[in-house]
Amino acid sequence: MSSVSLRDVAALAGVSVGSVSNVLNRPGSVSASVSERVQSAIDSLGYVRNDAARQLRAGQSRCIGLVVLDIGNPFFSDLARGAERRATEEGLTVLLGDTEEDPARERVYIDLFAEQRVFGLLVSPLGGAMNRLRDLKKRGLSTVLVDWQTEGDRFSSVTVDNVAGGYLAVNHLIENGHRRIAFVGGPHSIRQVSDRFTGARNAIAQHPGATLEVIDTESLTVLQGRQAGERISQRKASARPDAIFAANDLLALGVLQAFNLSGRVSVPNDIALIGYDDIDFASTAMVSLSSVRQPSAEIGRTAVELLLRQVAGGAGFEPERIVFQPELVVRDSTSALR
Amino acid sequence: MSSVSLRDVAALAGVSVGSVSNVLNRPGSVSASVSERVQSAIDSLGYVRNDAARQLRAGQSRCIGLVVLDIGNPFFSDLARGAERRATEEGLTVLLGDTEEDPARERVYIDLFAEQRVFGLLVSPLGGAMNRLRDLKKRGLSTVLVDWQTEGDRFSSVTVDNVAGGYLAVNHLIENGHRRIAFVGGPHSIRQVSDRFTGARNAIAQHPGATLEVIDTESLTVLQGRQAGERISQRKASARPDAIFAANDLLALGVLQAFNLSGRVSVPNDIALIGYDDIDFASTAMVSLSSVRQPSAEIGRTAVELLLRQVAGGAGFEPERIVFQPELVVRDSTSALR
DNA sequence: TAGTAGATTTGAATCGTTTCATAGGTAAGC
DNA sequence: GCTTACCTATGAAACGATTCAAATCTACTA
Repeated sequence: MSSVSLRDVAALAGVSVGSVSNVLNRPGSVSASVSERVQSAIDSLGYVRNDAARQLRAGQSRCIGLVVLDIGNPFFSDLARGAERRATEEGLTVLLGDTEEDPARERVYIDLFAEQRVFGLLVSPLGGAMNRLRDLKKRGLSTVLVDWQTEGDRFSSVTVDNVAGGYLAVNHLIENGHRRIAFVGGPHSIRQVSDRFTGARNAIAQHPGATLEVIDTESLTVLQGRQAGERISQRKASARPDAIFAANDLLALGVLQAFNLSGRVSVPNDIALIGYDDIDFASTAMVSLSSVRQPSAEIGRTAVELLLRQVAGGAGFEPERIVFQPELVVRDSTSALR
Repeated sequence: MSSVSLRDVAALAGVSVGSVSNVLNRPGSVSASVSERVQSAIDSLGYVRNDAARQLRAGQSRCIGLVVLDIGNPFFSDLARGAERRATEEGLTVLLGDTEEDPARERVYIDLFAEQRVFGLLVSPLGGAMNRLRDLKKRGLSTVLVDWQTEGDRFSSVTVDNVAGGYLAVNHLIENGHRRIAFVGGPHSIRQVSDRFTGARNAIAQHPGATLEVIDTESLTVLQGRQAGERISQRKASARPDAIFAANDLLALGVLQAFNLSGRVSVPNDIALIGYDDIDFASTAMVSLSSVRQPSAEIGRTAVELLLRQVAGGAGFEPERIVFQPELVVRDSTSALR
């Protein structure tokens, strides 16, 4: 589009390209008459700055790349919101890439943002991307990990203690008298899933009578939850768990829906149910859903904050690792048996 | 980041920059030995292509800009999903911009994508952006409007007939015996809202006894719905509507939640409730929510499709306007009074 | 051995903006 | 009238990848 360049504007206004650039970038240093003529030339030609050229010269863009696992999950859209707000305060713009938990798509977005020389990268990675991220970081791509922590590396990160969250959830179930507990979630290659599972196991380990069954899902969606729920409700009653910890609220809502449709399982009387993330829709569910709350918008905001510090700090920056604590939210789906 | 350029790679590999570029862009026309040396130079230097330079030369990027009103609304995240899938098939990448219904943010994203010379723009606009979009379109920015239709312009668009949808919803309420109907939604400057409202009025007009009250909201969110619901539940029973049409499901879920918390209003016995969009969470709600379904992913996919045709068609392309028909989904929240 | 077609490789020109050293202009001061 | 200072405007040199006409190399034929 728009083959109108600075040169054309300059020609029409009868000034040099340098002056046009000045009008655009440092209006203070330009006489009123030039500024006026240039402005009207811009308007009449419909000039639109070419960001590629600008960036090529500048070496860096004013965009932040944000790569998330699933933008359909309110946890991530809230997180994105928080990041956008903070970025906007700094005159930066957030560009969103949704990977749908697909390593190939993740790679595409990470490479794209790297090639675009974004201001910085916020990424909620799948495990496979870490090597690439390390490489890019070494080459100078400022990166903040979201919901992923590493030991050996010098990445800044913002996480919620998923192990603690998993513990909170299952401990709550146990305290309510449940013993045959099922963990619904997957794939375990997703860090959030495996950490929450670890937390669940920790809680189980403290209570000799309690057992933990694993019911795998292919992804963290309502649909997968529904399918898991169907499988469970088709079992004979004695073979069902008496409580379920779902790796996130989408799964939990799907499970709940399947139970409801089947008519065979009542929550919380037959099976108690707790999710994770405390998305808005948890409280509006048919049986309001207990969950583990994460400060999603705050996480996004903080990630941008760390990114800003990292960029400002230049070579000598020290990575920061912020860990938020999750919070148990008890609602009807795990209320004491009536 | 990464001050490693093609030139550096070429130097290390002992070939010309042209050859390095060839290795990257037309591997067929390059000897094995060169290819090999270049590859290992790239690896050892950690070369990352500079997209700005590449684009400056190419004149256009392989990204599609998608600007949506609210990425937290599952309607839009599903739509984005559909768009991404289709784009991926063409080797294009979708970059998402979330405006939060804010005209200033919308302007920022539109201008940013224009300056980036994206492959094309998909935008679900607020009314104020249309002039800008017309300008940019004239300069050659391929644009497809999503959920927004215009008369005089030559924009391609993908919409759902919101007037028909509003009619469906309110007609359904009337057929179920309701007469004092309230429309919860706003701001009316959002086209979807005003169209759905128009449809609602059309239905009312056909039934002499029926009335339509307007309850305004500031935006289309669960929170705003909750507040509207609180206002309604605080009225004395005789002053309440007997049915509510909410401009989207988020509002409807908020209203439902407020009613439930107040304990004073039961859905559907005291007040029937219908939403719009049929998001996943409509069917998982405490009272499963009747709604008007839109084929959101299909809309996104089609929008990319039209964009591709538009770009392929070049100057002589004829704009296409695809209009999907909405579909009534009846659930418990509007079931016949018991 | 010279000649030729075909396959590779080269390097300079190009994209559009920003920057910055330099040139040009104007006004005040002596 | 001449100098000095200051303010604006200029235009050429980057930035880094791609392209393409021209140069070089290879292998084969006569």
